[in-house]
Amino acid sequence: MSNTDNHFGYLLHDVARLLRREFDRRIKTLGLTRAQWIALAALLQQDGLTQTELAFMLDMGRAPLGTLIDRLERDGWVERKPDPEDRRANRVYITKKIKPLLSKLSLVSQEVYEAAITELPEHEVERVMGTLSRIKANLMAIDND
Amino acid sequence: MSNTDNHFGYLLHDVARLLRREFDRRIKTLGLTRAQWIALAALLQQDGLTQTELAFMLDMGRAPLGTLIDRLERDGWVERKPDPEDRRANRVYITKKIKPLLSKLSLVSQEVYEAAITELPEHEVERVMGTLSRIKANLMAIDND
DNA sequence: TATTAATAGTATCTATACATACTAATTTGA
DNA sequence: TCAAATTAGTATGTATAGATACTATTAATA
Repeated sequence: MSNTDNHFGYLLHDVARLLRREFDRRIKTLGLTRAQWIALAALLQQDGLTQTELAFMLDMGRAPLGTLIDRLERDGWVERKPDPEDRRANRVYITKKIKPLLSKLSLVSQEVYEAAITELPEHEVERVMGTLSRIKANLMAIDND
Repeated sequence: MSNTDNHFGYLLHDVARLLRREFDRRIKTLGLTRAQWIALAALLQQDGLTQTELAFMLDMGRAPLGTLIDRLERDGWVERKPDPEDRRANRVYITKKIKPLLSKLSLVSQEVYEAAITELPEHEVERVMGTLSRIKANLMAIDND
């Protein structure tokens, strides 16, 4: 790419990918994936969401979320229950299976995070997060056009 | 996620995903995808790489690169030619098909980049890139253990 | 109220990405 | 030199993400 400006996108993409890959590798033995964990984490905060609500929270399509939930349900991490008030809707409930893994997952993300920011001062990371938040807001604004 | 530290990973992941999605949407009509474009961009800089060399440059596995090249070849963006000195190897050559799209692709990434950094001072973006570069180096170091 | 809109979820197709195993070819090294 | 290790690429299976179309159900409205 001869265009200097794109270095930003490339770099961001690379770092996100490396973080993702490292996290995936470390939790692989736990029997769930990062995407599954992200969905479960949302349910830990608010259980019993409909699939559409969850898809919205995770900013993804209903179709890919559906298959994600298929696998989560198949492996016993969540359970679908029909919404009593709307026969079109499922509500998704987390099971107890995740309980014993919470501390491990927390540890892994802590470790990956710390490995990533090795030798970087805390305030620098915070500054980056501030900037990234603004960029995220910009991009989400486009999204709604 | 109750763990504060992970906000960094989430945020980074979100921004990368939003950038990716926006870029994908804008180039969709051009008939190629972002991943394909990234591979082509590498070949524009150095044509005639073997698949393994290209996979290394793109930091991806040989298998997924193989299928990426399958599609690129199917759609006429590249051509595989056997390496005359190593009968195991293919060398991948870019065709002329991409030529008329180069300016358009360049424009799109410029636009997405500018939309992303709207209202952010240039030096702030540069600072973020500096920090991200160091994080990338940290993560790549882990990778080689 | 009857028809039309919109919504929830799924099915289907395409494109990635990763891991593992396999074939063919090349290099090493005993 | 010949067997063992390595390398190039592919095959296969799994997981994910997006787009689009379809069914069932609910909501809106003429």
